[in-house]
Amino acid sequence: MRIEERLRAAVARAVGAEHRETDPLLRPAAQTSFGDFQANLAMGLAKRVGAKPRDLATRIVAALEPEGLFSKVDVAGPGFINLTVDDRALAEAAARLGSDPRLGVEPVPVPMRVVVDYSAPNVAKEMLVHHLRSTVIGDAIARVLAFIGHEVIRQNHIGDWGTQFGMLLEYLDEHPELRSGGRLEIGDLNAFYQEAKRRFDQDEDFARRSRARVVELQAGEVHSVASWQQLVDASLAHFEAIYARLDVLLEPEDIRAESAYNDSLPQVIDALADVGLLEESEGARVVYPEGFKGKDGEPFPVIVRKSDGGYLYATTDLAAARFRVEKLRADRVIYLSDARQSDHFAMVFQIVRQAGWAPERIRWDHVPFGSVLGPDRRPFKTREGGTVRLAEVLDEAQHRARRVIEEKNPSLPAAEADEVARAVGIGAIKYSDLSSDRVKDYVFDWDRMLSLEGNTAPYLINAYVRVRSIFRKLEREFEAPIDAPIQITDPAERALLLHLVEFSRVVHLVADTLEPHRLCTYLYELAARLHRFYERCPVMRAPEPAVRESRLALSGLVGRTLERGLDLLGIRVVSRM
RNA sequence: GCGCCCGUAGCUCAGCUGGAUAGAGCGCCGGACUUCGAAUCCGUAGGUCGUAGGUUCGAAUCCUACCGGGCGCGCCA
Repeated sequence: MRIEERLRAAVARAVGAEHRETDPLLRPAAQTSFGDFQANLAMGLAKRVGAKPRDLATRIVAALEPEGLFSKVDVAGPGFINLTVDDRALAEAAARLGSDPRLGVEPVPVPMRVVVDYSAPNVAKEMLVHHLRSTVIGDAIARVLAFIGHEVIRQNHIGDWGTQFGMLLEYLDEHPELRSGGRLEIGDLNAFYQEAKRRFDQDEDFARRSRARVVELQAGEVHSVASWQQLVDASLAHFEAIYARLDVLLEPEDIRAESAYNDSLPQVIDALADVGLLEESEGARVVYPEGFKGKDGEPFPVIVRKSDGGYLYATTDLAAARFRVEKLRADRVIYLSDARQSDHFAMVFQIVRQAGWAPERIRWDHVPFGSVLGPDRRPFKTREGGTVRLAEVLDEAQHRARRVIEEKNPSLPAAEADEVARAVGIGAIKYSDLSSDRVKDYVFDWDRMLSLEGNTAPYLINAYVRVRSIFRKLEREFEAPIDAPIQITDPAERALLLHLVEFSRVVHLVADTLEPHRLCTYLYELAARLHRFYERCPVMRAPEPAVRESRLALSGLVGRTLERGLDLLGIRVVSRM
């Protein structure tokens, strides 16, 4: 559908070519009685060109060429332009989508090189349920940006360095029995971290040795580095296993851990000194980013080097920022992390700007998200009050999905049921994380996320399965596009088509806002319209072959859109369930 | 104390960057199956959009102040 182009052309003719780039603010109509779409630009533009909104809307409509696209155009209220699309144009637009592997989603005119920093679990800690958010949301954003043509560079900024390793290495030395054959088991490491932490908190001498140990490690002392490497290796194997289960795109080569920046940390300090930003405070090297105030209204210091000479995560983030600009040649850098780190990233970005380390055109985005809460609206914990292991959550998701599937379709062979349980269970977890506004805390609820009703992965996958089922019954190839003209015989078909042609706009909207839940809402509405369509428009029992082919083509298009949409969210489909 | 985020139906959430009469799902109540998978659909009821001002043709959306909740504030990450 070239509706926007028509509107822009009309605006240019009505008020001058310089307004061609004005966003027509084209949206689906607020009510079906108004038409199919509405353009809301006249009210805003009127002010800028000194016209009355309704007059301007009328002029734009007069300049609009409706041929072959609109069956009805009118002005309503203060200056809404209501558009009704011609049935034939709509059908032809859908047919074009059907033969387009990109489903109408056009690549961006100017591709950018975008670094997406996400997941970032910590070495020597098992992945926990809250790591899910960064991983799942980041992966979806990376997929969407890549799909619309950007060059995406994924970066997994794993926490493999820092003060806590002194304590871990000390504890490891105290307990050589934790190593079997020179290897460590990650299952042990979870408790191992807790124990080490307890020692550190309770034993001052242990704490002192731990701090000294960090310095040793950072100085490259051989024994410490070897122990550290064991911790890292054991952890990486665990992360890889989780990523594989989650169908996350992250690969080992996307890992650029904190330690990768070790050698450049002194350069960060030097570079800060070079631009005159480095200052001293109580023995530490600090930077005072503009616009940040501390408790007494004083400038707020970001410590980049401790009084003992050690570096902190702000230093590492600054080094990573420089690396992404200089070596990765990023046009845009996106950080997926907890909303609680908003201040930290705001300060890091500000320092990068003040230091002049990045051209102004580079965009820096912190994409924050809220916490995972239990049903009691408190941070999600086990019944015993402990942290929730991600691996256990995934196990339970699959078990629960398996039970639902067995109940609904006992005839499914066991092996296939397992595969379906995996797709549905993992999909449900990911979808529940993606489907609401990411900045809000979200309530983790098994029954809701695995429900076959409502805005859930099972509901969407089921809609897809229904499409596949019809293709199977008719012994038609789902992958091969049905090359039949689309006929509109019912309002439900029309409603479905109008939604299908919106796919491209929604995908781009997600890329602009970095809010995957908008795609979820779209897909949910698509599935709902599909079900309404099936209710009223039988495919196999269609009145005549041409109508049947039309409906089959439409079904296939919806199926492919669901599949693609879910893929952009990192969620698998199955053909039967 | 300062700063950031969030308050929308009983519950869980949308509301497309300021548009028309605020929408879903669950739950409640009532309908539709010799099914293309009812794993679905249709309908009823349910709202001072936290409160009060302001901005304007128009505010759930922007601004200000308050109220509630969450989080963050110098050598952890």
